Amino acid sequence: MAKSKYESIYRDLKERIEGEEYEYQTILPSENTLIKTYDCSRNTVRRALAQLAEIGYVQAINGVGVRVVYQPVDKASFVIGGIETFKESATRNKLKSTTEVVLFAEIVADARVAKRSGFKEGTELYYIQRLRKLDGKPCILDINLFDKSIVTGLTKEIASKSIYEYIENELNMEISMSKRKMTVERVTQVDSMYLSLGDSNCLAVVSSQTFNKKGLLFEYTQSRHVPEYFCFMDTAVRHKDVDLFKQV
Amino acid sequence: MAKSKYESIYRDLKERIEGEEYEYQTILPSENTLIKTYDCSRNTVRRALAQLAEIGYVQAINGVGVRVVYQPVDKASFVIGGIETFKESATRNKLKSTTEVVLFAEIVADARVAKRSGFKEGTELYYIQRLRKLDGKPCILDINLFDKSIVTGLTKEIASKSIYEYIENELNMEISMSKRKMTVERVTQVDSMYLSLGDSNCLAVVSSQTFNKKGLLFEYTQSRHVPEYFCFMDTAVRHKDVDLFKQV
DNA sequence: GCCGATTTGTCCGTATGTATC
DNA sequence: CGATACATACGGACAAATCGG
Repeated sequence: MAKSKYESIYRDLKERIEGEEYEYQTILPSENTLIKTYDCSRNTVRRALAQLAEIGYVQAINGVGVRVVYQPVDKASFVIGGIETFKESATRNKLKSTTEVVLFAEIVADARVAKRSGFKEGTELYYIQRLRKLDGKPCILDINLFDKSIVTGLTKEIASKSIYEYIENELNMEISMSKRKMTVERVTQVDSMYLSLGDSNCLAVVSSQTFNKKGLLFEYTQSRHVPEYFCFMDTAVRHKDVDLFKQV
Repeated sequence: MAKSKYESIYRDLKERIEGEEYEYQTILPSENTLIKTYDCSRNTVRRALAQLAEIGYVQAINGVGVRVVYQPVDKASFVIGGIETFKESATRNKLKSTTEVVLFAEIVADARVAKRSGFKEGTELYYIQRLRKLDGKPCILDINLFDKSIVTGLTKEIASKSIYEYIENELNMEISMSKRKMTVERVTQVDSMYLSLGDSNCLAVVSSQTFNKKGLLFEYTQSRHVPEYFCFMDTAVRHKDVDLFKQV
């Protein structure tokens, strides 16, 4: 499963931390110990540890050791990860999820679309709107744009199942990076037509651009979430961007 | 300024990318070239490149090179970075920002607070509520909890200026990691008392835990944002968590 | 289709610096 | 002061992917 050594060490440590074999606030075995345990070089261990630090599981303290800062969900009501995808939250809440394609079209990017999505003007695109339901309740309205020349042969049929499965398994394209923007916006007429909003007049909007392994933009998506089903987690580390912590 | 070699290389490349000396979708000079340019080892260059990849500036392609994926703000209306802090958005929009302390108290964490914040039950805390205004318009309600035994000697006076400046410059404590959770919640009575919400009945809520360099939790904060002034940016990379991309 | 050059990916060993106790 | 632990940096080796001839 694990392609690389550092990845298997990463996975092993991650599991042990999640299983609380290494508990919150305790110090992991030293790098030198881990080197012997996994029979590898210092760099390899450090790389695994660096990745654990990135996802907010551990924190290295100079001259002391590597401290576990992962907290199990129930204890502090904090979960680690990115956006909870539709499927994830569905399985976590043991709900049945369905997808309904409400619009499937082909368009050409004009200036307005280009500016918004990042595609070049004139690019041929698939334009798809999908409604995501949990236990029959419409929770997310997804608006997708796919580059027709990269994501070829898309159909309404595929869109109703899983576009990403199609991209990865059928087209054999690897996904590598995604830029996201989160805002809170007022509901539009289209929103209230499809989503069960109760009396909330706002929703959480996630706009994202996704790049493939060749660094080419192939997707722009706007997901409009009903507030009560939206939750986003993140861990920020100092070096990423110093200004992050410069709250007044 | 830059403590380490890889950091200065990182900063240099970052500036050049931002200045579009290296343009969107072009390939950076190869690692071997950069090694000669910066007179350093391959690992050092690679480390700088890895950090640029983390913030969504570049993307390495095996057998090809390192492609620039940074897009200047005006071109695609995407900004890179973390949460725009109060001060940042203020300066960016050329608005005058002020902070008003509406509550300053000392409490002891009971079971409810402990579960919510991650502090141990019985921990002595500062409990602060602050209102952030832009050009006189109240935009954010901040609710802070600080561990009294770590962040010592806090006063209302300090809270009205900058608590982080106090922590870093006076207490000489270094901040290193922060876990955040974003949700959209219905406005409460307290919210509508302080914030100018218009007719929106929801707001963006960012809950965060912050750890110092010793891996100790010293702050829990809930920031309640008026929708129109809230925007969060993020870039996700494949290895971080595979499930991120498994959208159905 | 193959080969070789280029480029990134993984891994190792070692040396030196810095912080903690 | 010395032992321990993480941080930075160097140099080398081989693998995997890509591209052009």
